[in-house]
Amino acid sequence: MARAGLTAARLTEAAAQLADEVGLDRLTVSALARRFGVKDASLYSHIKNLRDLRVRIAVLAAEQMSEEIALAVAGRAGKDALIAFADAYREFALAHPGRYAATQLQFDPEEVADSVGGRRGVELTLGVLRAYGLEEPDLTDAGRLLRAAFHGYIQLELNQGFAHNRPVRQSWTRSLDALHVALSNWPAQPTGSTE
Amino acid sequence: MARAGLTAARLTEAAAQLADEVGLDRLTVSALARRFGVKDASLYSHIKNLRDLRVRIAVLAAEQMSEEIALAVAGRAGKDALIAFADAYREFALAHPGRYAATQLQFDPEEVADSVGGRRGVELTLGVLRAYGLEEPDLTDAGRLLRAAFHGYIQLELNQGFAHNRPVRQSWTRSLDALHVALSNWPAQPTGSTE
DNA sequence: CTTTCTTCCTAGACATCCTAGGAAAGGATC
DNA sequence: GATCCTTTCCTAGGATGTCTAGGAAGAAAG
Repeated sequence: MARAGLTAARLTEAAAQLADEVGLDRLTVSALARRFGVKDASLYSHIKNLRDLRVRIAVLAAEQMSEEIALAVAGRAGKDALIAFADAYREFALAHPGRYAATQLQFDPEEVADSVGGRRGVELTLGVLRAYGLEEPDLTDAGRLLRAAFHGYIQLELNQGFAHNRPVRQSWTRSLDALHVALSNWPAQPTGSTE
Repeated sequence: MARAGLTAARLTEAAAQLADEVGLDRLTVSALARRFGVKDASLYSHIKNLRDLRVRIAVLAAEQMSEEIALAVAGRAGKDALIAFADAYREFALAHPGRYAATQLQFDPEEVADSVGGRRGVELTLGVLRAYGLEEPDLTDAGRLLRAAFHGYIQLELNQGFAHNRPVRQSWTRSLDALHVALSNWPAQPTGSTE
């Protein structure tokens, strides 16, 4: 009997592919085993469990995504960088919805301790924002707003959450213009606020 | 044998509760039946299937959420209304994560045709935005940005997606300030753009 | 009381995750 | 080449879940 030649890496890649095709929630160990012509129990030599498989997808996706964003942002600053970042972010998510969904899972910190992807994503965001002259804690606040807006847009777009009367692309572009305005005129700290 | 007195409405309410407690993804028909001291098969007289149950939760949640937002926004305009809207939105989502997650499912249009909650949510958003003097298509674009930003924030906050060094509440407040700036200075249409 | 309707049941098919323990492929070693 | 070892993949099976089919036991209406 010939072997399928399974490894954790190959499984993760195929699982990411499968998740992109059918959705992360419908990625099952059984389906993945089927794709390799193998019994489901066989996969458990390579992955701990379904959860572990998803985390591996997330780590892979974070790396690939931050790589593409880094390429897009390289050599740009200010609004150019913002738009390049946002477009790369959106394009990755739309092209790889399963991988993207995986990046949004809740992780235990140690699960992803050795993941460079997540860390680099944060750094890239901060890089874009520094061009607007922001400093802490505004940097954190603005970063969170950007991440939220990007993520929210993707999520709503993937879930068909937008009515179809106006192309999403156009709203996206205008929203980025608006975010640029917000970043360029970041409101001053409320003085003496203990909040 | 005494009867449990199940109805679709009671099941939906209990399911929403359960989803808030354990997460929408871990809401199962079995668990819901257990909670009523009843066999799982018994529920299928009242609900079509698990999917149907989730949609019912979504409809319920949309109604409750838009109700609370309407109360918060009533009598306010401009930045006051924006902040009231946003805070009510966030508070509902954090207090009812299962219900909130249900509102983010993908629906077939007919599934939720008779739902007032969704429609009212859109109207409330547009109401807030009109105070900024926006008109179509800016109204749509700005509405999408707001929805995305709110949703993204909630999602990231629920998933512990934010590092813990700075309280989310503070970033949220500053981000709303920034969105107010963006809405108040909504960029002019790109002239002659066919995009 | 009897009929009818609804509610809830048992039984069971099927899918999924995952564990335990065994067999067999492929190297490494003698 | 024969033997040992490691890894890969298997069969078997328990646990939990969704959902259908058909039956029995309440409640309500005649």
